[in-house]
Amino acid sequence: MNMMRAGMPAATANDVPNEPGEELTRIGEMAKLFGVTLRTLRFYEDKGLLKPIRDGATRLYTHRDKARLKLILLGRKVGFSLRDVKQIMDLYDPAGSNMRQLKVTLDKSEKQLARLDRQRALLDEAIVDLQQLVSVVRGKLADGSVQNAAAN
Amino acid sequence: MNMMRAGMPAATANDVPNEPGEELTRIGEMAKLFGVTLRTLRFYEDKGLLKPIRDGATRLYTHRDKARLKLILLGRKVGFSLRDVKQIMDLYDPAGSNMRQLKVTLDKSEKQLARLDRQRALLDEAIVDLQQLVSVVRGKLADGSVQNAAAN
DNA sequence: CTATACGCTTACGTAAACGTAAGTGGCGTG
DNA sequence: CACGCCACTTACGTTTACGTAAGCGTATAG
Repeated sequence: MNMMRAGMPAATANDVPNEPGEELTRIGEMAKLFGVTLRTLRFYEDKGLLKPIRDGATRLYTHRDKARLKLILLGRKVGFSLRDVKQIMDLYDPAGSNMRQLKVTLDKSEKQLARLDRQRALLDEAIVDLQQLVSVVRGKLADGSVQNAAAN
Repeated sequence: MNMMRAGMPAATANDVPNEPGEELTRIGEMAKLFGVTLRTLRFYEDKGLLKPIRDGATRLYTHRDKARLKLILLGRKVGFSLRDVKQIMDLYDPAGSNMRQLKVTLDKSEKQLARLDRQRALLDEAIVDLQQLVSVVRGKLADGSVQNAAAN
């Protein structure tokens, strides 16, 4: 049952002008492919990060959208805000060498890298502190389980 | 100028019943001592984490409040939410061995430690990815500065 | 008396990234 | 035709930890 729904991406009867060889992907497929929710994809679009074409109201994601989404997800992974990602993407120019984009990317990346390093330092500190706390608490628990209401 | 304001904690004429030897600290002092803002102290109070005594409307922090604040800040440092910190503090019983509190603390700490470990793994991954990105971008920049509009 | 400094309260604003509810529509199937 | 599934839109809700503004009282220095 229900066998003509998955796997066959947009081979149905639509008359959207489409370049040959372009595989259009619908939102459900996209979500599965990239492990995000539909909400997320619509949200990214709302934020101007994605601009899928439409078949009526239905979103159809092109190869480019997939590339963009990959970048978005990479950006998020390394801790960029969506705003940063957008700013970088907006600088993309199909013509030209994109020097500006590259420079901005490099700048943001280096700053973010510095932030991440600081974060890691803090994180390591936190871990040490917590481990210490754990051992202290374990000690107290060991005491208390035998002896009750000792020092105040 | 302005010499009777700092350093001498609450030796002014107030008739608040006070245990001998207790040093009362006002909010400004507290903020400086712990490196937090007044807003933060009031916020913590609002959340039930601190309960300074009052001289009229003025907050006076006791030794205990300082101890509690230390705990709060430690908790925050290791990534506990204020809610967690409160939950733990609320379990404190001046009498008794506080077994319950200790158990909860231990439990939360271990879970948090696990979270931090995961975070560190992700963070390290992110750092590697970013470093890679940086080098790639540097490469492209080096190209582009000589050769313009190459591959699309 | 007046200018500061310090403190108080109430309450809306902020940031990020979606979650979730509510109501609607198109398409293919039994 | 009713059903289920997929998709759409609008829009308010969530979370955390405060920031910040507005307006007002109190105490001290000059």
